[in-house]
Amino acid sequence: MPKIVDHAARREEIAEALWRVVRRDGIRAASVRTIAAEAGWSAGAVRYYFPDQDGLLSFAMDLVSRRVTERVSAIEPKGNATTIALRYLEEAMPLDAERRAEFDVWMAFMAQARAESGAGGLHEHVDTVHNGLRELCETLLRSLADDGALDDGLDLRREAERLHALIDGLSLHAAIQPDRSTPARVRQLLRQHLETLMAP
Amino acid sequence: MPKIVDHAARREEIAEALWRVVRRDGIRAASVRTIAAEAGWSAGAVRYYFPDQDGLLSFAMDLVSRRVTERVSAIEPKGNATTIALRYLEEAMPLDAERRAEFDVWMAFMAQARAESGAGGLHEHVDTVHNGLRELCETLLRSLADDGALDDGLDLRREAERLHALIDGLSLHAAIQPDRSTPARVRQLLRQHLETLMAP
DNA sequence: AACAAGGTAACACAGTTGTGCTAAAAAGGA
DNA sequence: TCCTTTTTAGCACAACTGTGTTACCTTGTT
Repeated sequence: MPKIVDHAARREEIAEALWRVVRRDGIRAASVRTIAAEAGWSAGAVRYYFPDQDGLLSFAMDLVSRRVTERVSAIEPKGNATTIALRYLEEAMPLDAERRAEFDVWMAFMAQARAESGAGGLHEHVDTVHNGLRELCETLLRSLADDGALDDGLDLRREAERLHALIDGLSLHAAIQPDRSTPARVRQLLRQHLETLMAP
Repeated sequence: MPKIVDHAARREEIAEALWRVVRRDGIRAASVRTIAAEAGWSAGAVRYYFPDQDGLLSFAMDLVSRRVTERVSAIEPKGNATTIALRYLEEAMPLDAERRAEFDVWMAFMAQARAESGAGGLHEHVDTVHNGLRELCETLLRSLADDGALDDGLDLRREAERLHALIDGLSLHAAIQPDRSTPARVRQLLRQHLETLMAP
């Protein structure tokens, strides 16, 4: 009977407006009215889809990680293990404008989540994503090891943690100084790090 | 003639109140009045030392990096090059409560700085600190190389970037998951990374 | 054509925001 | 003692905040 609107799509549209506001003016500017204006609707309309602001915030944060997960999941594991590993890891890093935007927003949420310690779900969400990336690193290294591509005697768990830290660090650098840490440079550093772990 | 108050110390005191607010409730809660209450003064008093909020924000951000720099500068380069390098790098990472607090605040500022691109001085400040840490990595590696401790044929510039990314990544992990990325664990990973670069 | 439910916009309200302004307090030199 | 300068507190104002409520529009089924 009602006017048919894709509820989920609308929510994502609003969340993306939030992203733009956060990216342009910082999370401090992310008020209901600002976001509504950015999305091109009234504040009332936004509040229909998100009864309160916290819900909007956490939905928008969730959307960031969902987008990344979708992209990573869409990767087809073809080619040799090294190529596959590089493709996966690169996909998780902000190497183009779209992903850089997502990363900026993610950073803002992460900083906010540090504050809401104890209560908020934001903090748990950061944890989940963080663990997910570490597990991806572990999985990739393990499959490299299974292929015999890795040097023997490597402590896989340790190398996964090191790789994970490197990925996060490179991502930060790519976001902060995209002119210096260009996609090509970052890719090169990542590849060379993996070569470091290879069997001679 | 006037009441004598250490102007600089007062400003730092207020900035530290800002830190506590940012850490407890996020940067969104960092209003003049909130900070004044946290510091135990009236809003008017705070505004005497910081005419506007932006000035307070950037001073507080600057104070974070100044504190880190002070600590790093206070390190006495005694012992062998490896020990020295580890001491320096560890000092830049959030391995105790005080530094973890600083890092949380720094993260919030960094996220905010991403937004104020173009105009704000915050962004340049992030750049400066970022470059400073990279140069520290370069310097430390070079002195290791001069000692003959490093493997020959290493691209020092590349290794400095890799080390820098690792430091930043490990710092993030230490802040996000202090239970998993304990100081001991982080130190161990850092040491093992350096050993990777050592001459056989 | 009428209806009922989903969707939209607008207003109200109390609280908070940044900042400008003013008056009082504090404190050491004259 | 008074006086000058720094320091502090408080008020005022317009703008903005999150959220509650209400009335209206839109739409597909009956």
